[in-house]
Amino acid sequence: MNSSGQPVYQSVANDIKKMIVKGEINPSDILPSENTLAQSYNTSRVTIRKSLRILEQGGFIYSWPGKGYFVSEPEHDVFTLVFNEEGRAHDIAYKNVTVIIPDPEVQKALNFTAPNKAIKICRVIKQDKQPLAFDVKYLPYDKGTPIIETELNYAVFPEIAAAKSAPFAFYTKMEITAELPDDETANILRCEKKVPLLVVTRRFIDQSGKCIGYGKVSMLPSYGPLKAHSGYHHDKSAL
Amino acid sequence: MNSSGQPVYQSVANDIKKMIVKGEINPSDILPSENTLAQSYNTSRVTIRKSLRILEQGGFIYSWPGKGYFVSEPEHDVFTLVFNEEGRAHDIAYKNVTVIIPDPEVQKALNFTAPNKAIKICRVIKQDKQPLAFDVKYLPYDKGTPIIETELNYAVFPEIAAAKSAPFAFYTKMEITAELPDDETANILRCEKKVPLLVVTRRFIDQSGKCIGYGKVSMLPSYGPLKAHSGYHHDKSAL
DNA sequence: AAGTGGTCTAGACCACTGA
DNA sequence: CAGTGGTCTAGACCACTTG
Repeated sequence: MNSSGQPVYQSVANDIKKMIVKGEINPSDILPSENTLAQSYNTSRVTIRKSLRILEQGGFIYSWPGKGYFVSEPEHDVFTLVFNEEGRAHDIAYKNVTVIIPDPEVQKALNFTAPNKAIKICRVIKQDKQPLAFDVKYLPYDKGTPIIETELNYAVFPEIAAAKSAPFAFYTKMEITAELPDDETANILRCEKKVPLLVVTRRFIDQSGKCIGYGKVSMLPSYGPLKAHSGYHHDKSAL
Repeated sequence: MNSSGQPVYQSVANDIKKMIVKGEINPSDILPSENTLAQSYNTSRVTIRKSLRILEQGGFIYSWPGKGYFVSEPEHDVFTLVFNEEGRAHDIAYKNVTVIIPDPEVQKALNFTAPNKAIKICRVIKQDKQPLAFDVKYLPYDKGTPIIETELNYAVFPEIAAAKSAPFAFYTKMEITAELPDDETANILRCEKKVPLLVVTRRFIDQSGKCIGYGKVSMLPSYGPLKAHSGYHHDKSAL
């Protein structure tokens, strides 16, 4: 710890970050060596390395063994987006849960080689009794791992999928499109067929590459936009 | 280094990660202590800490000082999305670059307190001579920092914004919506007014909180979906 | 050969949690 | 009070880059 109550490695990292954010050092500029910094800040090389590691993780610098540390080019095109159905704490009403043989598009998504049964879960997301979004999910129907309907009342997709394997054992691919509603969707969302919907399609994928879940959320304009952010949102305190 | 050619801290991290991904240890389970792990793996505490730091950064575990390390709940609702205009290397044609007083919506986005001039940059993204997307950008017009039109021919938004401040000194907020085209957009994209467009709005925001750029990309269905991914996409080799 | 970052060790002291 | 993680030090050896 130093006088300001924060660890030495943190204040060193903030120091250097400040210079980068203010533009005092710029992409492709080289930083002083670890040993030089250790002397300047009157600390050990290990502590300086910890500071530099923080800046590296943050995307501000990179190291080139044998040469030194350099300021990175900023990445302004990588965004972080948070998406889940409960995000806005709406009322969620189940439409129905059925076991069906899905249409070819869904069969393909679920990697069915032959026509097979799937669990189809339909939900309507509402606010003030107005429908906001329509949510359909499909899971392969395995007799081995039964899913009880009452479980579904509060379960969301990741949790359902997790019940079928370890919770860290899958990842999700998302696609976002703009679409017009089909008859069923227009009917459920009580909207006209010319209303543009924001559609999020998700595939839950196993470590072995198998698709263990497929879902589609169709959102009315009243649902609001999907929000994402990118880049370097620093604490003002640190600057 | 150990026999497998990878650093000790890395193979320890992989070992533990394997157990988490396979579900052998599960969320809220406690890990052995640093000292115990150091003895088990016949290495130092510093090396074990490095392994655990990797798993912590990856979202697999968290530490609770005084108690120990625990397996995290997986986050399956945080997505990473890459978006830039050049993403698919289409032809990009400039429509025009003008200095205008923008309409109120844009003025508000740019935090104009009084009507002020802005640079408006319109572009059409094409493929095989077919328009795919229409791109409008606004930048506050400062006499102090002139922007030469030829620069715009290959500049993208972040670079333009970076010219007005240090490259790391801003972040981006994005909103994704589905909209129907207005007359101008329908005309430029040569589409009917009932075609649903995927619209990405971006605000480039200064460290001081000021909006230094505002842009809107309207994409036809033929542009394809926006793609994002989430979660724990491990190297198969590590498992 | 001198300097760089990458890996690793064997200590030390601290604040905190829990029996 | 013993055990935990958090911080920090002063070394060591390695592979790599540069002159």
